[in-house]
Amino acid sequence: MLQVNLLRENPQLVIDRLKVKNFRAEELVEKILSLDEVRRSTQTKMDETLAEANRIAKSVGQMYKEGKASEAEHLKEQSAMLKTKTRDMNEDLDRITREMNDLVVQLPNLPHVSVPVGRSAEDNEIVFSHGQIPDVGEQALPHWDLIKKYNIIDFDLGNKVTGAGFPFYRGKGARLQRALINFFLNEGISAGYLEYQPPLLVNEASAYGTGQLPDKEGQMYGVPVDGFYLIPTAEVPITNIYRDVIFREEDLPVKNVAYSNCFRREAGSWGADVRGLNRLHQFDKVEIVQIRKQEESYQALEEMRDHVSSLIQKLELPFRIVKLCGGDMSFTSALTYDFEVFSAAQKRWLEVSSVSNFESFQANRMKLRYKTKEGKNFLAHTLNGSALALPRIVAALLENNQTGKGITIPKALVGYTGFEIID
RNA sequence: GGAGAGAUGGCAGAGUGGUCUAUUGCGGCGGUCUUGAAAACCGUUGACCUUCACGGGUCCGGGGGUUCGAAUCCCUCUCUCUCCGCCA
Repeated sequence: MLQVNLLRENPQLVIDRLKVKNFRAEELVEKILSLDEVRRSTQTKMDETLAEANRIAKSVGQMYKEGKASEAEHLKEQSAMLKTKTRDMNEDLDRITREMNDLVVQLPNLPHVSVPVGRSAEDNEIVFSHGQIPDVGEQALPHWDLIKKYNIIDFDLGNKVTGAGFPFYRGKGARLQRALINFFLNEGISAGYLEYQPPLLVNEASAYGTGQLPDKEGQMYGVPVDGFYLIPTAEVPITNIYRDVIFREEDLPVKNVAYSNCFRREAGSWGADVRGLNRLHQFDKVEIVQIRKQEESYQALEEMRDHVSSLIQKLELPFRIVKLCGGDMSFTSALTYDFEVFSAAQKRWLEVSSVSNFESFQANRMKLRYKTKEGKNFLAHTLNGSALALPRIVAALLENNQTGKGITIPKALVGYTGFEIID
């Protein structure tokens, strides 16, 4: 969430920047500011009343000690009156704060100044591309046929045991999964990230912390009996490690890498987008997370972008990087790069990673801060990205590397798979 | 699942109704001494809201209550630990 201070100091900036995300903030900002004013004056009045009540209580104690109990009586009455008054004030304050908060969380994060204006994915800016689109010929099969041909991923079995979108990986398919996970984790570790293995279920507070709740509840699987949610990404448990944490300046940056299963209900998805491995309810992903000082976060974003690029290059897949336009960005992001690999048989670009700087938007909600040597606290900047999500990488590897003899494994991965071809 | 104990500042750990403005130690920071460091000694030490400022207020796991006054008493929830049981 945005800081109310910013709204107070520069409401016009907020309104102008949010136009880039096609968000009309005027009315909301105005309401918030007027509630904020009421909140502050109520707070001041309540503080004064409490201070008075505290003074009286102290002198009552003094009188008892001096044996002047009778004189204390009328003071007791007075204090009791003040007490009822503050109780009402406190209720008002709670209500106003809650109302204000409900409005503040409706404001998206401000996009970075470099974010292109636009409505949809068509307006995204291609900032980098690499690799040749392979000619796999007219006989090329899409991955959902290849997995059957080589019997490496079984959707029907998943349907039987669980349901749609929960496939079984089998034989070389399972080994390829395991190899990719290890490859991504090791590359992350080499780049200075600390590996974590997080819980796959989180409590409600954590789901709020990263913004899945309250509005994206329908996208998560839940375990209502225990009040848990299955994580849609490792970002949730990993980022929540740092909820309510104040770092010492010298303990930053934090760089974490984590593999996890991800569970997404994907309610409302349909069509060619969801065919085969393109969209699953359970999938595997390696996630990188950074926590940075404010002035370093954009440099960190570029670092992460380079890291993800190097992964895809080592897998020898043709890819491009797009900078998302205002209309295509997520609610919480200030700047996002999407990575898309080309799927030769489907003849389309598949999103395999999304790397974002959230600046202080998540940190403000989570109260994640760092203390400078001078003793001042600042909100940290948080960043995360997939490095990488497996299913679409697997789809692209299968489709792009199909040959008459089988599917070849890129060199960088052979050490991990233990085989060079799926046949 | 059964029984018991507990939750206090970065950490350890006192405090059972009124100078708590939370004792003390460790750690951190600053200083004295030293060529430098260690030791010793001295000082200092959290978060949040509000105020131009002085200041005021809130916070002892969360919520509620009793009282003029609550870290302290009562209710409730959550979590942790120990022992037993079960178990990869």
